[in-house]
Amino acid sequence: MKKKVPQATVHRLSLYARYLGELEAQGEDYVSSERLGEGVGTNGAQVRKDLSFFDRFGIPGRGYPVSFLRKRLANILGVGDRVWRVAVVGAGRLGAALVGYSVFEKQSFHFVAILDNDPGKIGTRVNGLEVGDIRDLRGIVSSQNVEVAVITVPVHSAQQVADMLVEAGVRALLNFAPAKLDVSPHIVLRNVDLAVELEGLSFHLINS
Amino acid sequence: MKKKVPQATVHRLSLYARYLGELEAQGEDYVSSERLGEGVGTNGAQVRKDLSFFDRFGIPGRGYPVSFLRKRLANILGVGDRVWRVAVVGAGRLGAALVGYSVFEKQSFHFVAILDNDPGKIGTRVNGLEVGDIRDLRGIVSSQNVEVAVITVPVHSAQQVADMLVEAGVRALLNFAPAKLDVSPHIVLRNVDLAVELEGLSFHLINS
DNA sequence: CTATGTGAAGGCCTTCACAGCG
DNA sequence: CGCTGTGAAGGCCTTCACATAG
Repeated sequence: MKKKVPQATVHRLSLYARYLGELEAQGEDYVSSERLGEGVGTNGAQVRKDLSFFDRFGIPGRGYPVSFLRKRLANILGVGDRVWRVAVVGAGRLGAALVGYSVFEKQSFHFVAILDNDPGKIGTRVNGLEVGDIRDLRGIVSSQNVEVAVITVPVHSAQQVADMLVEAGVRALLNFAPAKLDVSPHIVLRNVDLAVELEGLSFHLINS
Repeated sequence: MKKKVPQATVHRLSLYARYLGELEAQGEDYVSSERLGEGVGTNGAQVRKDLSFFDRFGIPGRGYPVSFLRKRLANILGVGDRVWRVAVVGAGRLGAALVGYSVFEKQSFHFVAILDNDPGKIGTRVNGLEVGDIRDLRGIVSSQNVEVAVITVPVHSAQQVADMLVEAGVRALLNFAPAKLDVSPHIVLRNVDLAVELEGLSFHLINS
């Protein structure tokens, strides 16, 4: 319960929460920092340091109460009780895949809209959601209380879409377009860049 | 041209290469480290340090020759001349989306196979590729010279699929399943975990 | 006696600052 | 004189090691 939480710690928190869910399903009551670290690819010291940013969750000599810790981490991550309302912009293959991706709905992310600018797609259904017209973005964001948006449009329109979303009041963006988006610093922006990931693989294949 | 290249540097190298491509298309001949950094969201000092791991590419007083540097970075990343043959395992929505994702083919990643275990999918076509039977994985990997695989199967079969791929001779894995895969240390493994990304957004939304 | 919580140490990556090249 | 290349400094994150709690 101290200072600034490292980005890497936040990332691991998600992994801890997921692994704790598995342990919980297996009926485990307590888990040591060492085993929890093992389960997500790190070590006990790292686990203890990560958790120490928030609270004292453990019992010396025993370990961490699995179910309790999982719930606390879910709350810290903002996926405990509340649900985030998410819009997807770009109803191409990737956008459609994400809307149907069960991992998201199991967590507390609820897709409330999918938008596109292609008249051939508008009005069709994707996983039960009707594709809306991107020109209605502003109205949809406010009427549906969208707080998070996923951008899966082509790179040349990504910045424009980001601007529209921010203007409409969306506070967090998950961007799949291979573009550097410029947004106001109080907007939470995260990029998933598949080409960069593959090039990372490629680099390590060559240099080994 | 010194010591171990940081992971973060490899990541930025991809971004530099992409931005240089844009500059090249605009007909720019030279670019300063400062501008190149600006273009990918970092600064000139970082750019110079990153590049210094490999060679002296720049001309003091002038900057970096755009086209030359782009080509050299592409080669360093392993996407310059050669083509990587990629198989996708899991022909669900996400797998299908990735096979059709133009960003990959534009880079030097060529999808040569998509596999699934669902009889209802085997034999159908996804973006021109016929879905193969996962039981033929070993044969397909060797006959098609697959070096890189993308895993888009459900979490409960991800480890098994990874084992099969490694056993068959694949050297690099891009894993989209929310699972910690155990693979031999000489296999290049990279995880894209969409739930973790969303939880990262969620955390920062709550804590700000 | 076991396993947590945490200052301190260590290591890695980024930023600084400037010598030196063109 | 401008901008690169790079040692040195700084800052952030991980690992260590042990006092402490149960």
